[in-house]
Amino acid sequence: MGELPLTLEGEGRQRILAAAEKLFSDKAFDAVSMNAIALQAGISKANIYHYFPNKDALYLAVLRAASRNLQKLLNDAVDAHGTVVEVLRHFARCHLQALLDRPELVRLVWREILEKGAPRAREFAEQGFADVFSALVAVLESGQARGELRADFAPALVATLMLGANVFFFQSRDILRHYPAVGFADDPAGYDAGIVEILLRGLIPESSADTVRA
Amino acid sequence: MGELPLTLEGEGRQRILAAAEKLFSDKAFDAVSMNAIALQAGISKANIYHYFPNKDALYLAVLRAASRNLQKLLNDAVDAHGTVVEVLRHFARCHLQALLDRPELVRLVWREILEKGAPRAREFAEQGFADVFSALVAVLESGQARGELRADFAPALVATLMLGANVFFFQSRDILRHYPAVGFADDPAGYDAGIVEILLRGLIPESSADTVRA
DNA sequence: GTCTATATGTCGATAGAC
DNA sequence: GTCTATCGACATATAGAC
Repeated sequence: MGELPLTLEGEGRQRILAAAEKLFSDKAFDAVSMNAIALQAGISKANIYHYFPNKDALYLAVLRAASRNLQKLLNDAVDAHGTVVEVLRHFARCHLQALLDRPELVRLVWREILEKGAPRAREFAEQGFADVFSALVAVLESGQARGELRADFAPALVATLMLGANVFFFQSRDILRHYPAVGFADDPAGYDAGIVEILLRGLIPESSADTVRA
Repeated sequence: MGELPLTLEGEGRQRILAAAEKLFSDKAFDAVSMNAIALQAGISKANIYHYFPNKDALYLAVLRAASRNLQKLLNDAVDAHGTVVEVLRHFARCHLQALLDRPELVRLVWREILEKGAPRAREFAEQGFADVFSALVAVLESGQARGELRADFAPALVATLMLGANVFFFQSRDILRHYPAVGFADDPAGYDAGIVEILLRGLIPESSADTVRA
Protein backbone atom coordinates (compact mmCIF):
# COMPACT_ATOMS: atom_id res chain seq x y z
CA MET A 1 0.00 0.00 0.00
CA GLY A 2 1.04 3.62 0.23
CA GLU A 3 4.66 3.22 1.22
CA LEU A 4 7.29 5.78 0.46
CA PRO A 5 7.22 6.31 -3.32
CA LEU A 6 10.90 5.58 -3.78
CA THR A 7 11.87 5.34 -7.41
CA LEU A 8 15.31 4.04 -6.54
CA GLU A 9 16.14 1.59 -9.29
CA GLY A 10 16.92 -1.57 -7.34
CA GLU A 11 14.70 -0.83 -4.38
CA GLY A 12 11.89 -3.21 -5.23
CA ARG A 13 14.32 -5.91 -6.21
CA GLN A 14 16.17 -5.45 -2.95
CA ARG A 15 13.01 -5.79 -0.89
CA ILE A 16 12.09 -8.98 -2.67
CA LEU A 17 15.54 -10.43 -2.15
CA ALA A 18 15.46 -9.58 1.53
CA ALA A 19 12.02 -11.11 1.99
CA ALA A 20 12.98 -14.23 0.06
CA GLU A 21 16.17 -14.58 2.05
CA LYS A 22 14.29 -14.48 5.31
CA LEU A 23 11.62 -16.99 4.29
CA PHE A 24 13.96 -19.39 2.53
CA SER A 25 16.12 -19.38 5.64
CA ASP A 26 13.24 -20.42 7.82
CA LYS A 27 11.69 -23.07 5.61
CA ALA A 28 12.66 -25.30 2.74
CA PHE A 29 12.33 -24.24 -0.89
CA ASP A 30 9.10 -26.10 -1.49
CA ALA A 31 7.57 -24.87 1.75
CA VAL A 32 7.92 -21.20 0.78
CA SER A 33 5.25 -19.90 -1.56
CA MET A 34 5.72 -16.93 -3.84
CA ASN A 35 2.65 -15.53 -2.20
CA ALA A 36 4.31 -15.61 1.19
CA ILE A 37 7.35 -13.84 -0.21
CA ALA A 38 5.16 -11.14 -1.71
CA LEU A 39 3.37 -10.75 1.62
CA GLN A 40 6.65 -10.50 3.52
CA ALA A 41 7.97 -7.92 1.07
CA GLY A 42 4.73 -5.95 1.21
CA ILE A 43 4.21 -6.12 -2.53
CA SER A 44 2.14 -8.14 -4.95
CA LYS A 45 3.08 -11.52 -6.27
CA ALA A 46 2.92 -10.25 -9.84
CA ASN A 47 5.54 -7.70 -8.91
CA ILE A 48 8.02 -10.43 -8.06
CA TYR A 49 7.64 -11.85 -11.53
CA HIS A 50 8.53 -8.45 -12.91
CA TYR A 51 12.00 -8.78 -11.42
CA PHE A 52 12.54 -12.54 -11.57
CA PRO A 53 11.37 -14.92 -14.27
CA ASN A 54 10.46 -17.70 -11.83
CA LYS A 55 10.86 -19.02 -8.32
CA ASP A 56 14.06 -20.82 -9.20
CA ALA A 57 15.77 -17.72 -10.48
CA LEU A 58 14.80 -15.82 -7.35
CA TYR A 59 16.25 -18.55 -5.20
CA LEU A 60 19.53 -18.58 -7.07
CA ALA A 61 19.68 -14.81 -6.87
CA VAL A 62 19.51 -15.05 -3.09
CA LEU A 63 22.37 -17.54 -3.07
CA ARG A 64 24.46 -15.44 -5.41
CA ALA A 65 24.04 -12.38 -3.22
CA ALA A 66 25.31 -14.38 -0.27
CA SER A 67 28.50 -15.45 -2.03
CA ARG A 68 29.28 -11.95 -3.21
CA ASN A 69 29.70 -11.01 0.42
CA LEU A 70 32.44 -13.55 0.92
CA GLN A 71 34.15 -12.55 -2.29
CA LYS A 72 34.36 -9.01 -1.04
CA LEU A 73 35.81 -10.17 2.27
CA LEU A 74 38.66 -11.96 0.58
CA ASN A 75 39.38 -9.09 -1.80
CA ASP A 76 39.58 -6.69 1.11
CA ALA A 77 41.94 -9.00 2.92
CA VAL A 78 44.22 -9.23 -0.10
CA ASP A 79 44.25 -5.47 -0.55
CA ALA A 80 44.88 -4.66 3.09
CA HIS A 81 47.75 -6.99 3.90
CA GLY A 82 51.20 -7.62 2.59
CA THR A 83 52.11 -11.23 3.33
CA VAL A 84 50.00 -14.20 2.41
CA VAL A 85 50.06 -15.39 5.99
CA GLU A 86 48.48 -12.14 7.10
CA VAL A 87 45.84 -12.40 4.43
CA LEU A 88 44.91 -15.87 5.56
CA ARG A 89 44.68 -14.90 9.20
CA HIS A 90 42.54 -11.91 8.42
CA PHE A 91 40.27 -13.74 6.03
CA ALA A 92 39.67 -16.64 8.40
CA ARG A 93 38.58 -14.29 11.15
CA CYS A 94 36.35 -12.21 8.89
CA HIS A 95 34.85 -15.26 7.26
CA LEU A 96 33.80 -16.81 10.52
CA GLN A 97 32.47 -13.50 11.71
CA ALA A 98 30.42 -13.21 8.54
CA LEU A 99 28.93 -16.63 9.14
CA LEU A 100 28.03 -15.80 12.72
CA ASP A 101 26.58 -12.44 11.79
CA ARG A 102 24.00 -13.90 9.42
CA PRO A 103 23.18 -17.38 10.66
CA GLU A 104 19.90 -17.59 8.74
CA LEU A 105 21.70 -17.02 5.49
CA VAL A 106 24.25 -19.72 6.18
CA ARG A 107 21.54 -22.17 7.14
CA LEU A 108 19.81 -21.38 3.88
CA VAL A 109 22.93 -22.16 1.89
CA TRP A 110 23.60 -25.40 3.71
CA ARG A 111 20.07 -26.59 3.45
CA GLU A 112 20.48 -26.15 -0.30
CA ILE A 113 23.61 -28.26 -0.27
CA LEU A 114 22.29 -30.97 2.02
CA GLU A 115 18.73 -31.41 0.81
CA LYS A 116 18.93 -31.45 -2.94
CA GLY A 117 21.71 -33.59 -4.21
CA ALA A 118 23.73 -32.95 -7.30
CA PRO A 119 21.43 -30.98 -9.62
CA ARG A 120 21.19 -27.74 -7.73
CA ALA A 121 24.66 -28.11 -6.26
CA ARG A 122 26.12 -27.74 -9.73
CA GLU A 123 24.32 -24.47 -10.43
CA PHE A 124 25.34 -23.25 -7.06
CA ALA A 125 28.95 -24.19 -7.57
CA GLU A 126 29.06 -22.30 -10.82
CA GLN A 127 27.11 -19.23 -9.83
CA GLY A 128 27.91 -19.15 -6.17
CA PHE A 129 31.04 -19.91 -4.29
CA ALA A 130 33.27 -20.75 -7.22
CA ASP A 131 34.75 -17.28 -7.23
CA VAL A 132 35.52 -17.23 -3.54
CA PHE A 133 37.03 -20.66 -3.56
CA SER A 134 39.16 -19.93 -6.61
CA ALA A 135 40.32 -16.67 -5.14
CA LEU A 136 41.38 -18.36 -1.92
CA VAL A 137 43.22 -20.99 -3.91
CA ALA A 138 44.94 -18.25 -5.87
CA VAL A 139 46.09 -16.60 -2.64
CA LEU A 140 47.56 -19.88 -1.45
CA GLU A 141 49.25 -20.45 -4.80
CA SER A 142 50.83 -17.06 -4.76
CA GLY A 143 52.09 -17.84 -1.28
CA GLN A 144 53.73 -20.96 -2.63
CA ALA A 145 55.21 -19.13 -5.60
CA ARG A 146 56.68 -16.51 -3.30
CA GLY A 147 58.14 -19.13 -1.02
CA GLU A 148 56.05 -18.00 1.92
CA LEU A 149 54.27 -21.31 2.02
CA ARG A 150 55.50 -24.81 1.48
CA ALA A 151 55.07 -25.99 -2.10
CA ASP A 152 54.33 -29.65 -1.44
CA PHE A 153 50.62 -29.41 -0.66
CA ALA A 154 47.54 -28.94 -2.82
CA PRO A 155 46.21 -25.38 -2.38
CA ALA A 156 42.61 -26.49 -2.91
CA LEU A 157 42.99 -28.92 -0.05
CA VAL A 158 44.07 -26.22 2.35
CA ALA A 159 41.31 -23.93 1.11
CA THR A 160 38.82 -26.68 1.87
CA LEU A 161 40.33 -27.16 5.29
CA MET A 162 40.11 -23.46 6.12
CA LEU A 163 36.58 -22.92 4.93
CA GLY A 164 35.53 -26.22 6.46
CA ALA A 165 36.95 -25.39 9.86
CA ASN A 166 34.86 -22.25 10.01
CA VAL A 167 31.71 -23.79 8.63
CA PHE A 168 31.96 -26.74 10.98
CA PHE A 169 32.48 -24.46 13.95
CA PHE A 170 29.45 -22.48 12.97
CA GLN A 171 27.34 -25.57 12.47
CA SER A 172 28.34 -27.40 15.61
CA ARG A 173 28.56 -24.56 18.06
CA ASP A 174 25.40 -25.44 19.95
CA ILE A 175 26.60 -28.98 20.41
CA LEU A 176 30.24 -28.21 21.15
CA ARG A 177 29.16 -25.82 23.85
CA HIS A 178 28.01 -28.76 25.96
CA TYR A 179 31.33 -30.55 25.96
CA PRO A 180 33.48 -29.72 28.97
CA ALA A 181 36.72 -29.93 26.97
CA VAL A 182 35.55 -27.20 24.61
CA GLY A 183 36.40 -23.73 25.80
CA PHE A 184 36.15 -21.93 22.48
CA ALA A 185 32.47 -22.32 21.64
CA ASP A 186 31.79 -18.72 22.57
CA ASP A 187 35.13 -17.38 21.44
CA PRO A 188 35.18 -17.50 17.64
CA ALA A 189 38.21 -15.24 17.41
CA GLY A 190 40.14 -17.51 19.73
CA TYR A 191 39.04 -20.53 17.78
CA ASP A 192 40.23 -19.09 14.51
CA ALA A 193 43.50 -17.94 16.00
CA GLY A 194 44.04 -21.48 17.20
CA ILE A 195 43.23 -23.32 14.01
CA VAL A 196 45.15 -20.90 11.80
CA GLU A 197 48.12 -21.27 14.08
CA ILE A 198 47.96 -25.04 13.74
CA LEU A 199 47.55 -24.82 10.00
CA LEU A 200 50.38 -22.36 9.53
CA ARG A 201 52.85 -24.29 11.57
CA GLY A 202 52.20 -27.07 9.15
CA LEU A 203 52.40 -24.86 6.11
CA ILE A 204 55.56 -22.87 6.58
CA PRO A 205 58.58 -24.26 4.78
CA GLU A 206 60.90 -24.17 7.80
CA SER A 207 59.17 -26.83 9.85
CA SER A 208 60.96 -30.16 9.96
CA ALA A 209 58.55 -32.76 8.71
CA ASP A 210 60.79 -35.80 8.53
CA THR A 211 60.00 -37.03 12.00
CA VAL A 212 56.36 -37.62 11.13
CA ARG A 213 56.93 -40.45 8.72
CA ALA A 214 56.17 -43.66 10.52
CA MET B 1 1.04 -61.71 8.78
CA GLY B 2 2.75 -65.07 8.89
CA GLU B 3 6.35 -63.93 9.04
CA LEU B 4 9.06 -66.02 10.51
CA PRO B 5 8.10 -66.50 14.15
CA LEU B 6 11.43 -65.22 15.40
CA THR B 7 11.42 -64.68 19.10
CA LEU B 8 14.82 -63.01 18.95
CA GLU B 9 14.70 -60.40 21.66
CA GLY B 10 15.50 -57.19 19.77
CA GLU B 11 14.21 -58.18 16.38
CA GLY B 12 11.13 -56.02 16.30
CA ARG B 13 12.96 -53.11 17.82
CA GLN B 14 15.66 -53.39 15.20
CA ARG B 15 13.17 -53.33 12.35
CA ILE B 16 11.59 -50.21 13.73
CA LEU B 17 14.94 -48.48 14.11
CA ALA B 18 15.95 -49.34 10.56
CA ALA B 19 12.68 -48.09 9.14
CA ALA B 20 12.84 -44.90 11.19
CA GLU B 21 16.42 -44.29 10.13
CA LYS B 22 15.52 -44.56 6.48
CA LEU B 23 12.50 -42.30 6.65
CA PHE B 24 14.05 -39.69 8.93
CA SER B 25 16.97 -39.55 6.51
CA ASP B 26 14.71 -38.75 3.60
CA LYS B 27 12.43 -36.24 5.24
CA ALA B 28 12.39 -33.95 8.22
CA PHE B 29 11.17 -35.02 11.66
CA ASP B 30 7.75 -33.45 11.28
CA ALA B 31 7.29 -34.80 7.78
CA VAL B 32 7.67 -38.39 8.93
CA SER B 33 4.59 -39.91 10.54
CA MET B 34 4.62 -42.80 12.93
CA ASN B 35 2.22 -44.47 10.54
CA ALA B 36 4.72 -44.25 7.71
CA ILE B 37 7.41 -45.74 9.92
CA ALA B 38 5.10 -48.60 10.86
CA LEU B 39 4.30 -49.18 7.21
CA GLN B 40 7.97 -49.18 6.26
CA ALA B 41 8.73 -51.62 9.05
CA GLY B 42 5.81 -53.81 8.10
CA ILE B 43 4.18 -53.64 11.51
CA SER B 44 1.41 -51.70 13.17
CA LYS B 45 1.76 -48.25 14.59
CA ALA B 46 0.68 -49.38 18.03
CA ASN B 47 3.56 -51.80 18.03
CA ILE B 48 6.07 -48.98 17.82
CA TYR B 49 4.65 -47.56 21.02
CA HIS B 50 5.30 -50.85 22.67
CA TYR B 51 9.03 -50.30 22.19
CA PHE B 52 9.32 -46.53 22.35
CA PRO B 53 7.32 -44.22 24.60
CA ASN B 54 6.89 -41.57 21.88
CA LYS B 55 8.16 -40.25 18.58
CA ASP B 56 10.87 -38.19 20.21
CA ALA B 57 12.37 -41.15 21.99
CA LEU B 58 12.42 -43.12 18.77
CA TYR B 59 14.22 -40.30 17.03
CA LEU B 60 16.84 -40.02 19.71
CA ALA B 61 17.32 -43.77 19.65
CA VAL B 62 18.16 -43.52 15.94
CA LEU B 63 20.72 -40.82 16.63
CA ARG B 64 22.24 -42.76 19.49
CA ALA B 65 22.66 -45.83 17.32
CA ALA B 66 24.50 -43.73 14.75
CA SER B 67 26.98 -42.39 17.27
CA ARG B 68 27.72 -45.81 18.66
CA ASN B 69 29.14 -46.67 15.26
CA LEU B 70 31.72 -43.91 15.46
CA GLN B 71 32.57 -44.79 19.01
CA LYS B 72 33.41 -48.30 17.91
CA LEU B 73 35.60 -46.99 15.09
CA LEU B 74 37.72 -44.98 17.45
CA ASN B 75 38.01 -47.77 19.98
CA ASP B 76 39.20 -50.13 17.28
CA ALA B 77 41.74 -47.61 16.12
CA VAL B 78 43.09 -47.20 19.63
CA ASP B 79 43.34 -50.95 20.15
CA ALA B 80 45.01 -51.68 16.82
CA HIS B 81 47.74 -49.07 16.78
CA GLY B 82 50.65 -48.14 18.93
CA THR B 83 51.44 -44.50 18.47
CA VAL B 84 48.90 -41.71 18.73
CA VAL B 85 49.85 -40.51 15.28
CA GLU B 86 48.91 -43.87 13.81
CA VAL B 87 45.62 -43.86 15.68
CA LEU B 88 44.75 -40.44 14.30
CA ARG B 89 45.62 -41.39 10.74
CA HIS B 90 43.61 -44.57 10.96
CA PHE B 91 40.61 -42.98 12.63
CA ALA B 92 40.44 -40.12 10.15
CA ARG B 93 40.33 -42.51 7.24
CA CYS B 94 37.76 -44.80 8.82
CA HIS B 95 35.62 -41.90 9.97
CA LEU B 96 35.37 -40.41 6.51
CA GLN B 97 34.69 -43.80 5.04
CA ALA B 98 31.90 -44.31 7.56
CA LEU B 99 30.34 -41.01 6.53
CA LEU B 100 30.51 -41.87 2.85
CA ASP B 101 29.16 -45.37 3.39
CA ARG B 102 25.93 -44.15 4.97
CA PRO B 103 25.19 -40.74 3.53
CA GLU B 104 21.52 -40.85 4.50
CA LEU B 105 22.44 -41.27 8.14
CA VAL B 106 24.82 -38.35 8.07
CA ARG B 107 22.23 -36.16 6.43
CA LEU B 108 19.82 -37.14 9.16
CA VAL B 109 22.22 -36.09 11.87
CA TRP B 110 23.06 -32.79 10.23
CA ARG B 111 19.49 -31.93 9.55
CA GLU B 112 18.95 -32.33 13.27
CA ILE B 113 21.79 -29.96 14.01
CA LEU B 114 20.84 -27.36 11.41
CA GLU B 115 17.07 -27.29 11.66
CA LYS B 116 16.22 -27.23 15.33
CA GLY B 117 18.33 -24.84 17.26
CA ALA B 118 19.49 -25.31 20.80
CA PRO B 119 16.79 -27.47 22.42
CA ARG B 120 17.37 -30.72 20.59
CA ALA B 121 21.06 -30.03 20.12
CA ARG B 122 21.52 -30.36 23.85
CA GLU B 123 19.91 -33.75 24.10
CA PHE B 124 21.87 -34.85 21.11
CA ALA B 125 25.13 -33.63 22.56
CA GLU B 126 24.50 -35.53 25.75
CA GLN B 127 23.16 -38.75 24.33
CA GLY B 128 24.93 -38.74 21.01
CA PHE B 129 28.40 -37.72 20.04
CA ALA B 130 29.67 -36.72 23.43
CA ASP B 131 31.40 -40.04 23.89
CA VAL B 132 33.13 -39.99 20.52
CA PHE B 133 34.29 -36.45 20.90
CA SER B 134 35.56 -37.02 24.42
CA ALA B 135 37.37 -40.17 23.35
CA LEU B 136 39.10 -38.35 20.51
CA VAL B 137 40.11 -35.59 22.89
CA ALA B 138 41.46 -38.20 25.27
CA VAL B 139 43.58 -39.71 22.49
CA LEU B 140 45.04 -36.31 21.71
CA GLU B 141 45.71 -35.62 25.37
CA SER B 142 47.52 -38.89 25.82
CA GLY B 143 49.61 -37.95 22.79
CA GLN B 144 50.54 -34.73 24.48
CA ALA B 145 51.32 -36.45 27.75
CA ARG B 146 53.58 -38.91 25.99
CA GLY B 147 55.38 -36.15 24.15
CA GLU B 148 54.26 -37.44 20.78
CA LEU B 149 52.31 -34.26 20.16
CA ARG B 150 53.05 -30.69 20.97
CA ALA B 151 51.58 -29.59 24.29
CA ASP B 152 50.72 -26.00 23.40
CA PHE B 153 47.40 -26.55 21.68
CA ALA B 154 43.89 -27.30 22.89
CA PRO B 155 43.03 -30.95 22.18
CA ALA B 156 39.35 -30.16 21.70
CA LEU B 157 40.30 -27.67 19.02
CA VAL B 158 42.20 -30.25 17.03
CA ALA B 159 39.41 -32.78 17.50
CA THR B 160 36.99 -30.25 16.05
CA LEU B 161 39.32 -29.60 13.17
CA MET B 162 39.66 -33.30 12.37
CA LEU B 163 35.98 -34.14 12.54
CA GLY B 164 35.14 -30.93 10.75
CA ALA B 165 37.49 -31.60 7.88
CA ASN B 166 35.80 -34.91 7.20
CA VAL B 167 32.27 -33.63 7.65
CA PHE B 168 32.90 -30.65 5.43
CA PHE B 169 34.42 -32.84 2.75
CA PHE B 170 31.39 -35.07 2.90
CA GLN B 171 28.98 -32.18 2.75
CA SER B 172 30.66 -30.23 -0.01
CA ARG B 173 31.78 -33.02 -2.29
CA ASP B 174 29.17 -32.37 -4.95
CA ILE B 175 30.17 -28.76 -5.10
CA LEU B 176 33.91 -29.21 -4.82
CA ARG B 177 33.83 -31.63 -7.70
CA HIS B 178 33.02 -28.76 -10.06
CA TYR B 179 36.06 -26.71 -9.16
CA PRO B 180 39.00 -27.31 -11.48
CA ALA B 181 41.56 -26.87 -8.70
CA VAL B 182 40.02 -29.73 -6.68
CA GLY B 183 41.46 -33.10 -7.58
CA PHE B 184 40.46 -34.96 -4.44
CA ALA B 185 36.67 -34.89 -4.62
CA ASP B 186 36.57 -38.52 -5.65
CA ASP B 187 39.58 -39.59 -3.64
CA PRO B 188 38.59 -39.51 0.04
CA ALA B 189 41.62 -41.52 1.09
CA GLY B 190 43.90 -39.06 -0.65
CA TYR B 191 42.07 -36.16 0.90
CA ASP B 192 42.43 -37.55 4.39
CA ALA B 193 46.07 -38.40 3.84
CA GLY B 194 46.62 -34.81 2.78
CA ILE B 195 44.82 -33.09 5.61
CA VAL B 196 46.26 -35.36 8.28
CA GLU B 197 49.69 -34.73 6.88
CA ILE B 198 49.14 -30.99 7.11
CA LEU B 199 47.75 -31.27 10.61
CA LEU B 200 50.55 -33.49 11.84
CA ARG B 201 53.33 -31.32 10.52
CA GLY B 202 51.78 -28.65 12.62
CA LEU B 203 51.34 -30.80 15.65
CA ILE B 204 54.66 -32.55 16.08
CA PRO B 205 56.96 -30.91 18.61
CA GLU B 206 59.98 -30.75 16.32
CA SER B 207 58.65 -28.22 13.83
CA SER B 208 60.10 -24.75 14.16
CA ALA B 209 57.23 -22.40 14.65
CA ASP B 210 59.07 -19.18 15.44
CA THR B 211 59.16 -17.94 11.88
CA VAL B 212 55.40 -17.66 11.73
CA ARG B 213 55.06 -14.84 14.18
CA ALA B 214 54.53 -11.65 12.22
C1' DG C 1 -16.62 -20.84 9.93
C1' DT C 2 -17.24 -25.50 9.16
C1' DC C 3 -15.45 -29.81 7.40
C1' DT C 4 -12.07 -33.01 6.15
C1' DA C 5 -7.69 -35.12 6.44
C1' DT C 6 -3.97 -36.40 8.98
C1' DA C 7 -1.14 -36.36 13.01
C1' DT C 8 0.16 -38.39 17.73
C1' DG C 9 -0.80 -41.24 21.21
C1' DT C 10 -4.14 -44.81 23.89
C1' DC C 11 -6.97 -48.94 24.89
C1' DG C 12 -8.43 -53.44 25.06
C1' DA C 13 -8.18 -57.82 22.71
C1' DT C 14 -5.59 -61.72 20.68
C1' DA C 15 -2.27 -65.20 19.63
C1' DG C 16 1.58 -67.73 20.66
C1' DA C 17 6.12 -69.03 23.65
C1' DC C 18 7.46 -70.99 27.73
C1' DG D 1 -1.52 -69.50 32.95
C1' DT D 2 1.24 -65.73 32.28
C1' DC D 3 3.97 -62.67 29.63
C1' DT D 4 5.04 -60.27 25.62
C1' DA D 5 4.64 -58.91 20.86
C1' DT D 6 1.27 -57.55 18.09
C1' DC D 7 -3.05 -55.63 16.19
C1' DG D 8 -7.43 -52.84 14.94
C1' DA D 9 -10.03 -49.32 16.45
C1' DC D 10 -10.41 -45.04 18.96
C1' DA D 11 -9.68 -40.36 21.27
C1' DT D 12 -8.04 -35.91 20.40
C1' DA D 13 -5.62 -31.99 18.42
C1' DT D 14 -4.73 -29.35 14.42
C1' DA D 15 -3.98 -27.57 9.88
C1' DG D 16 -5.84 -26.57 5.42
C1' DA D 17 -9.78 -26.46 1.87
C1' DC D 18 -13.54 -24.20 0.49
